[in-house]
Amino acid sequence: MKRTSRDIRTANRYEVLRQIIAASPTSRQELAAATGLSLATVATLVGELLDLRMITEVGFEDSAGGRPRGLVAVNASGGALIGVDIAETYVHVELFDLALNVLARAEEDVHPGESLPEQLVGHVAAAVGSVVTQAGIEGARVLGVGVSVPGQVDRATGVAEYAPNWDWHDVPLLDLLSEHIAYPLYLDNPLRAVAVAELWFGAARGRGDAVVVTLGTGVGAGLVLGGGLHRGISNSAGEWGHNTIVLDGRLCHCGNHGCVETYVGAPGIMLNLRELSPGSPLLHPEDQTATIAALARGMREHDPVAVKVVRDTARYLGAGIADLVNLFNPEVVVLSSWVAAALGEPLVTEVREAVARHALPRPMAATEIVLSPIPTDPACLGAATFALEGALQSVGQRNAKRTTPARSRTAPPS
Amino acid sequence: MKRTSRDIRTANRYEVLRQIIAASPTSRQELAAATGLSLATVATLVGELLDLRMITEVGFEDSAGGRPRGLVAVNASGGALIGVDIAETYVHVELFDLALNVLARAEEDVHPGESLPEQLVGHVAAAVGSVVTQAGIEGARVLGVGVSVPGQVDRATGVAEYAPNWDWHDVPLLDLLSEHIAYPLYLDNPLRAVAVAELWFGAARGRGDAVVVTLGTGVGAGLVLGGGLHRGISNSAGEWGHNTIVLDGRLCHCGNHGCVETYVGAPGIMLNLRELSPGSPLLHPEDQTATIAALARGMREHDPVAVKVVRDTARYLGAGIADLVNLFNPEVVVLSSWVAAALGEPLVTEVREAVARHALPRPMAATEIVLSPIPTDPACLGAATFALEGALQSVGQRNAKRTTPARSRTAPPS
DNA sequence: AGGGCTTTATAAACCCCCTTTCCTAACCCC
DNA sequence: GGGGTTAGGAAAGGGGGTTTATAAAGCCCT
Repeated sequence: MKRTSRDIRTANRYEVLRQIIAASPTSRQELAAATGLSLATVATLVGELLDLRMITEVGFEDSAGGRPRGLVAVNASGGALIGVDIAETYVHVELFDLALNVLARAEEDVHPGESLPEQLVGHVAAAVGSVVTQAGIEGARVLGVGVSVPGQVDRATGVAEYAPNWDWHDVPLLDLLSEHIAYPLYLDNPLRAVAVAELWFGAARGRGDAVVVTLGTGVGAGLVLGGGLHRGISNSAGEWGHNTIVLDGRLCHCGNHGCVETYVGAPGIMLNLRELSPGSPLLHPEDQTATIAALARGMREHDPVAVKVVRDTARYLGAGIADLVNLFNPEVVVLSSWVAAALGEPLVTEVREAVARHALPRPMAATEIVLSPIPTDPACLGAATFALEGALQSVGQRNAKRTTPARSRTAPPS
Repeated sequence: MKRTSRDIRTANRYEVLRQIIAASPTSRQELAAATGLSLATVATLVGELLDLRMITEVGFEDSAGGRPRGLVAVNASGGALIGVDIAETYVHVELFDLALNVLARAEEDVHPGESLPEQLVGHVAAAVGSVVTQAGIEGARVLGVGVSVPGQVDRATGVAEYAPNWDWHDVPLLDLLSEHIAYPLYLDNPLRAVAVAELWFGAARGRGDAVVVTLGTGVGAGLVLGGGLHRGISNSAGEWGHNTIVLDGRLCHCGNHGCVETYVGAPGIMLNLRELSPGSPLLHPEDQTATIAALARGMREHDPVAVKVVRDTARYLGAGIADLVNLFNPEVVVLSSWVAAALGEPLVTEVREAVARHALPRPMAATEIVLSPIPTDPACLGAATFALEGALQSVGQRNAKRTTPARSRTAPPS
């Protein structure tokens, strides 16, 4: 609510680091041009990041006759970030270097019936241990662990307020995890993780207003407003999956009818397929991933059933996204998460047409609809990004007195 | 996009003035407590507003044994603001003092067929002239004129990009108006005018995130995010009226089917009534205001038809608002504009129940749904508020050098 | 009535953040 | 090895906010 000049600094710090990660190596000049900040401010922020060992100087670039530009790049080995994506059937953990390359992966299956928080925590702890070992990273260099868990989450207290999958109510997840994991922990839900991933590294980067539509088993719409994630009063903004798209439509597990999720979430798409062609060989009951992959393959091979199912799905999606375009008038709508990645550009093309049919022409003309360029699990990446944000947040805090002497890179006192 | 520390100042200036208008007279102490700013900052801002003659010192308040608190109040006669609400069938103009009391009103009927910009401009100019004369205000004291016109608007250039009522395309409305009106002009659309009115003087005041649902002939949802109005990339955010609420539902004049507006806008409500009871005496064909008033009266008298129509309307509205609650997780949803005012608290009660049925329980629990407390035409008030914001905006600009000597209220140089 | 206490208001000093300006370092070319 | 040119850093300056000190204005009590 209350904005202070320090928030500006934090936002600028984020922006500079984002830019460096995106275009590494780069020069201070380029950063200033890209961020709109003055050279001096960029130099200060770059200095901070150098002190933190998050970036390093990596040589020089010729300039047309003058002093060469110093280049900085992400110091990939300057730290590691861990992203944890807890879902209904699996726990997916990835360890990233600071350039956000994946150094190690681990996946644990969550069997039906394993719904106790302790069981999930066990899986997470095991997988986190595994990636750290695999990567051969000293623990001290892990800057933090971001955890994405479905449902409503209080990120300040680290409590999973409500997770429908396992009927959790107010589970102090972060406290439980901290008994097994010594690194700083950050909690949020996949919806906002994906949105943050797109904001930092994906199609929403550098855009003022964006809507990140997550298409996975669940469905959501992360709201990027003014270059930051909109969280709402109780950190549950973006819960688009349970908006009504068809009055008195399909029954949703939330108890309502006609939710977006029941038509364009992975189970909803399977239902679209089953309704169209009940015995289709594309359908792999009980296996969302296989079915979506089969649809994607079918679409490439111009299988009429697959094409029709995707088109129908895109129609529902288009109607829903048109509402978002009217409401927010965003610069870009990003389709992200695994279903969007699997169905790819053909889906986006259909969606564009469907949105254009429903949305008002003027706002529509100002909005791009694009596929996420993120190649890996965006929820993991986003969770790791929470950890990165966390590590950057505490930079400016009251250490000016201490950094000033420590920053004497010029000459040690000897 | 780019935020600077001056934006903080502007926001604080707004906040302090809002607070003074809301609780006039008040003391610097109260203002500091209410805004969360320090006494010193409040004193500076109050000083600025005193210099602008927007507020005055109005005596003292006893304190328990110490120096009495100086009281400041809006200097109602320190200036006048004019709000213009252009609608399909009328032009409504109100002149406000700085306490936002209405000093004069004028209304011009717009006859069907009068669709040329010049004709509308004529009406506006006449009405503005009329209110200035009625109020007996010297022209110099008019701080500005806010104009609300339906459709898409470019507020920077003052162009009405698209107005469906009259089939306007890129009409340079502000240029046309400035030939007749010498005061500073501000243009936007009714949706955002109503939202700003609620933000400054209504139920959204002091709330971080709010959704202002405008229920009139048209329908919209102004988005107040982080204490400011969200405009989107092309200033058309909040166009909720043409979101699809019933797939393949009623035909809307926008060409789509099942738009929110066709069910909960005034014509939509009339249609709800006609479908339920085609020959109802409540129905005044061709007269929206009379029909809505009749429904309100019928509801008070427990007329079963009226009750049923309002309940049906509330159901549609509730389903739509539930989507907004899920998406934004706002602190408050405000029902505003004339239809909401006419149907009043009974409508809100029904809406609350309907929203609760559709929205997710957690976000819903954090959100209040309330009726606007604004007694007059909120579009006029909001338009005038644009003028007020405009007058405040230019304060900080480069006049520090000049105000400092001018601020020597202590002793004139003589 | 005058000293002491309390409370308010203003002034001064300080911190933070960003920008502008100036200067030096580093490189190219002649 | 000097210009010319460009990069980077240090210092100054302007805007904003807060904290601390001081002056002002009242009450209360002796």
